[in-house]
Amino acid sequence: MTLAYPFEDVRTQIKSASLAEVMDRLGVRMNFAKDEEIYAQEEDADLIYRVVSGVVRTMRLLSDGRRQVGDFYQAGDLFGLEVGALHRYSAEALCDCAIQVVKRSSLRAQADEGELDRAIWEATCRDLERAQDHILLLGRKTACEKVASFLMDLAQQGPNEAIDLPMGRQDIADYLGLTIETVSRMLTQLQGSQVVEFASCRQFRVRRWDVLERLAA
Amino acid sequence: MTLAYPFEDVRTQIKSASLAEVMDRLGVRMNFAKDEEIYAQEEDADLIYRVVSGVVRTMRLLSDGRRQVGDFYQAGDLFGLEVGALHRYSAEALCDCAIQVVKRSSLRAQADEGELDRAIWEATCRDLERAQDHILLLGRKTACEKVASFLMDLAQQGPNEAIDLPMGRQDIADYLGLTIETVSRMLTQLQGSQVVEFASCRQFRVRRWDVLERLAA
DNA sequence: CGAACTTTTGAACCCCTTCAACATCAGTGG
DNA sequence: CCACTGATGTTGAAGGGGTTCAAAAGTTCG
Repeated sequence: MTLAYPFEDVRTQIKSASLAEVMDRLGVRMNFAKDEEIYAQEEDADLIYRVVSGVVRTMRLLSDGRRQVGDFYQAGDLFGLEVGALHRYSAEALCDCAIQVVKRSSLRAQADEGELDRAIWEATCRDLERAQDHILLLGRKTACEKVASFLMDLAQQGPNEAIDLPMGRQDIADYLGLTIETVSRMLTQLQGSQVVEFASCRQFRVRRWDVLERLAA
Repeated sequence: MTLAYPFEDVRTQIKSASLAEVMDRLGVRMNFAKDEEIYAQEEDADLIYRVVSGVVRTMRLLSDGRRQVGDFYQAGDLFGLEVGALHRYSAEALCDCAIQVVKRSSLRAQADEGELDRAIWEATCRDLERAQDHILLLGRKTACEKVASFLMDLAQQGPNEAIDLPMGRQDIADYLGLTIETVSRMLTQLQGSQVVEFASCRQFRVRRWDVLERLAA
């Protein structure tokens, strides 16, 4: 919680630097165990969250238990920026997580107003763009295309890297609107056709980026 | 900001009414015929649009022609506020439309900055919230639940009103991630079970709001 | 009215789900 | 080290919800 910067540096960075630093200064670091709830659906939304380490999923439940995962948030991502007063999705730690949490009001009082607004705006826009892609995927893609799109999204870093899958099959299925069995079958199929290669069920490499891209539609 | 002086109130009201006025003053009113394109996917996004009359749909195409409708915009709604430089969805007139169009930059120069930002923010938030509902619908609802949800969304005004369906079956299907045949079958089924009643294929009334709500899951 | 289009209805098919069994892996304790 | 156990992932077979294809019925508009 203590800043290691010389006094002068701190002052200049408060004005110009990223929201992350202000959040570090004003907020609280909280640790969440795997599957622990960070906030609930319909809960008041007056906090802002930033992933420090780990991965977070947002999700929504239908009354009979059907689950839809909204998105996954990785280190550095802001989440929980609902517009209305209430959270429309709940958020859970996908694995053990460290989350920086800060009250929106205290941020607004202390941070550079423009900087804060811009960061929230950018995070909201990112959410919207991803939601729009997600809608196309859920509405009009086949199971194979969904899985291929999902792997591409994870592997954006490049085709030759080994990519870790932080989430299990159930989370993937609930993100793609499929069952775990279908996800598993599609992964097996993609591996069988030499498009991707799984070292374990939580790590893969893309072998044929062009084919994967075509399959993702 | 919650001062109760009459003078203060008047001023804020003028401000909050002004975006539409400024758009009217600075922008151009354009008429679009049914199915005419308002802007294209991947097109530059430096304009802001407001529906004056008619209904607009945003949509995205997959390379093989599969279509996903993002949302419908009615009179008064702002649309086309993509965050990035390019439109991620195209927009088309669902029926003959009058649209007020204005350059973002000229708006920013002449309008109250805060007012403009707030209006864009609210419209973007509305888009995001609707997108999140849409994701749950597409990912985890059955055909019947999708159609029931769609009718409820249209009929929010109240159960006893006669509701006009501005869009055809194809647009409904492409919004719900179904085929026109399935949409038609579900509508027939809902009417058969006395939940809704269609005067024509473009107008209906809700007979059993409670049942419709339950069916929408 | 008649032509083009939209919507509804019917029947066969298929993609994905469901249900079930098996495999794999991590953690635990003997 | 291995047996045990529970969680997670894979594979197989059968079933069903939605699609596809085809045709009839309804609607719009010249």
